[in-house]
Amino acid sequence: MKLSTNAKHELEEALVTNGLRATRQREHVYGVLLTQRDHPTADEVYARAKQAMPSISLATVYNCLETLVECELVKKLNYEREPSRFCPNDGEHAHFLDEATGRVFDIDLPENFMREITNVLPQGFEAKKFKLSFSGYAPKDLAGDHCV
Amino acid sequence: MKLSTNAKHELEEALVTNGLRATRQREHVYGVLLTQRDHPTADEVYARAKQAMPSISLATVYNCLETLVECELVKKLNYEREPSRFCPNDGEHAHFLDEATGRVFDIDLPENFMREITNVLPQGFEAKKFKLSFSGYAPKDLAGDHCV
DNA sequence: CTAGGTGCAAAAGGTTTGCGGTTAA
DNA sequence: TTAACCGCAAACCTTTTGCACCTAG
Repeated sequence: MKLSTNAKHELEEALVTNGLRATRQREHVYGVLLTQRDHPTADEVYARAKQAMPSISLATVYNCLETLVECELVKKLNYEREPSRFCPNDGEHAHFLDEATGRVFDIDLPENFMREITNVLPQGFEAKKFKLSFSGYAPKDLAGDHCV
Repeated sequence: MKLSTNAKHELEEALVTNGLRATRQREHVYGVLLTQRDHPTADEVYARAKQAMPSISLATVYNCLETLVECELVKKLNYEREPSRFCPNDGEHAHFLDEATGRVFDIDLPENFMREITNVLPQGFEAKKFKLSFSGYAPKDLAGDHCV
């Protein structure tokens, strides 16, 4: 869960930029997300965070996650109304939900994908964000670490 | 809220196909969705449904909506964890959330869009469905009935 | 007749919040 | 020093469920 010096600086900078403080809990929660990139739910983050910081509370985990999302260091994924899942923000990508296992995979998108995809919008619509997700069946023999 | 004979037959057929019964409530809820295509939440559907059928309950509205979704006559939209919204299923389309007004617009997609978009998937991923949504600013002078 | 549907109220489940005590700057 | 943050428990809000009654086939 230990943050690399790089990641730590990135976090501190992002927090300061947003007028927020660097705290042990925020750093630790961010570390949890960077360590195992399998789109954990808040509950799962809580369970992992408690291992090295037993006193952290679920509410604090929720608060930290929300803070990280606001700083755009973390993305919050929603599939239907299932519990939200969180992943470090590595730029633009789509998601693929494997209906067989429930795992979520990141799908890299080509350069300029946003510019191209917004071509489907009628004139006058100004998109700031888009979300693209798929569901179906993923290859069965995919290694766990593809589940980024 | 009165269903056209066409829509009524479509509904009955879809229900029978799924081994379900045609009931006044299901018919009425479907009528509500067809009458005003502005992506209402379950609560809003409930409020509209009660006007002509005061005895209907919120639980029944939820049940009917779920049934209609199962029959693929209706689509359920989720934006973040806000209340789900419902619209008649007019085939493949994306959605655009206007951040200024909260309204949701349907975006028509070109022929074969699904085939093209699934090209971004690595080999071995078999997509059954996709979801595409945008958020940003819609044209301000858009008529209400574009809010399909 | 009877399996399935409805209505009510209560529960579930993820997330947020109020508050008293703590901590980073 | 003090505004921001944490931990706890209770509240919130959408959605689901158990159960008794009803109704379509």
